[in-house]
Amino acid sequence: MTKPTKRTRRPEARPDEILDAALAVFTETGFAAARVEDIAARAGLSKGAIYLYFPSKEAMLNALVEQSAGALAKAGEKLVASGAASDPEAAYRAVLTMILTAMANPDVSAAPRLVLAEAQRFPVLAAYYRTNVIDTGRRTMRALLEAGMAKGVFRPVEAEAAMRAFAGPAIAHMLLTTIFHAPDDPVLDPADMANAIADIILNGIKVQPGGAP
Amino acid sequence: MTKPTKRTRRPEARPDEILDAALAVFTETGFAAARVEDIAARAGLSKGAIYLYFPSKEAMLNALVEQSAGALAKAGEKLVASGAASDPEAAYRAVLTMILTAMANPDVSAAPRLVLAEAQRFPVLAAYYRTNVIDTGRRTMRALLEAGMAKGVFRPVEAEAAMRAFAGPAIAHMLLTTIFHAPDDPVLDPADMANAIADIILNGIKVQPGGAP
DNA sequence: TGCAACTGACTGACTGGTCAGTTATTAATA
DNA sequence: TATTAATAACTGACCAGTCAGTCAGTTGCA
Repeated sequence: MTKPTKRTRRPEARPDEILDAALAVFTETGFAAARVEDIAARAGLSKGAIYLYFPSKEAMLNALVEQSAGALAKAGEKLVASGAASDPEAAYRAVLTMILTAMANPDVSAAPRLVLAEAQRFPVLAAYYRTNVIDTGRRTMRALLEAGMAKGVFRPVEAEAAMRAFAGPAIAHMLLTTIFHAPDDPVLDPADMANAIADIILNGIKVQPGGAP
Repeated sequence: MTKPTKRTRRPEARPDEILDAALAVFTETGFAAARVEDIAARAGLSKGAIYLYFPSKEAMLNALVEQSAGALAKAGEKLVASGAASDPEAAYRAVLTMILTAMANPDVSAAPRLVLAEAQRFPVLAAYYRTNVIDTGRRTMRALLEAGMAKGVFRPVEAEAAMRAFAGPAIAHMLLTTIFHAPDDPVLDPADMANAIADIILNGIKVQPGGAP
């Protein structure tokens, strides 16, 4: 029954609240232009209190990226495990649908977008994301491809190109629906989009000699 | 024989020199953290001189984006015109090869990367890029698709999904080779990569019932 | 041709404001 | 009462933008 008065103590919850606020401010203004005081205000604290939990502004950025990378890596690993081998085609559709649906939520896409924006300026951060997220994604896709080829449902295609063909459309969709989205253009259903993209990636755009599958 | 002494006057060349320097500094450090003094130093000028050519730091960013968007839009329009109708498949391969080859040059990819990083903070800039670059790209691809379908070489696919499938892999490649590139992983030939990606997008990953084309 | 008067590109010191991080102090809890 | 969470005022560094002054190069006059 801790009615949250202004000064209720709950230091356990603070770091996460601060990180939530930091993510919001960082994605809105970018890291360099973000003011610690704004992060504090959004977390319902004073600026000084922030420094009880994080030694610096940059430490918040690091914590944020580690958190996001950890979550994404875990989600990726889970997807590899869950029956990719039994039906690779369905697995690809499922992965794509999950990614597009998740990215349709700005709160979920915020951290990856932040990394995208700040990677140039913080190479350590880019490297961290690379080893923990991108390489995991690469392994996931390679596993998916090899399972499909082993079952004889996938053609033998070049792995690096396949990776770009798999992940690229999802990135393009994310960019189009978040940072380059015009207020008046229609919001597309992520599941529909995922299926339409999967149709193209799996079946190609050219008319096949054998006719429609 | 104008040996460029320190004070040789050539005000016509200045704005472009300043923009070159600004692009370099902006992409290295991001707009907010970029120091006008650093831009000036790189352009071989003092800080004050910058303000003879641009009213503010932000004006340099705007000029830079307009320049880049103009160049990309022009390149896009040219590609639409040049025989996409006669052989849509070859046209797609050519466009993809051109984009990947161009983006392999960090000087060319710098401006788009800058826009990607700063779009959130400067919505006006994002909107400008959208109407001038993205919408041009969208038209190009739609023309390509329709030409292919009219000739009976392309299947009727959903246009928005096709756009993401066309452009996405190129974006993914750009991100992987520039901001997420590890120093020790191999540099791939952009033309090879473009062909491998085009193979997947055009023919798909699934084994087709009719056998190999 | 020589030189004085002039121009305007350029400099660098300065100002005003912002903001990351610190610290002295206060409020709440055990 | 002791301890700890939190505040708010403060400090020092940093930097965008300004401006009075400098000087390379040009023009016009003798």
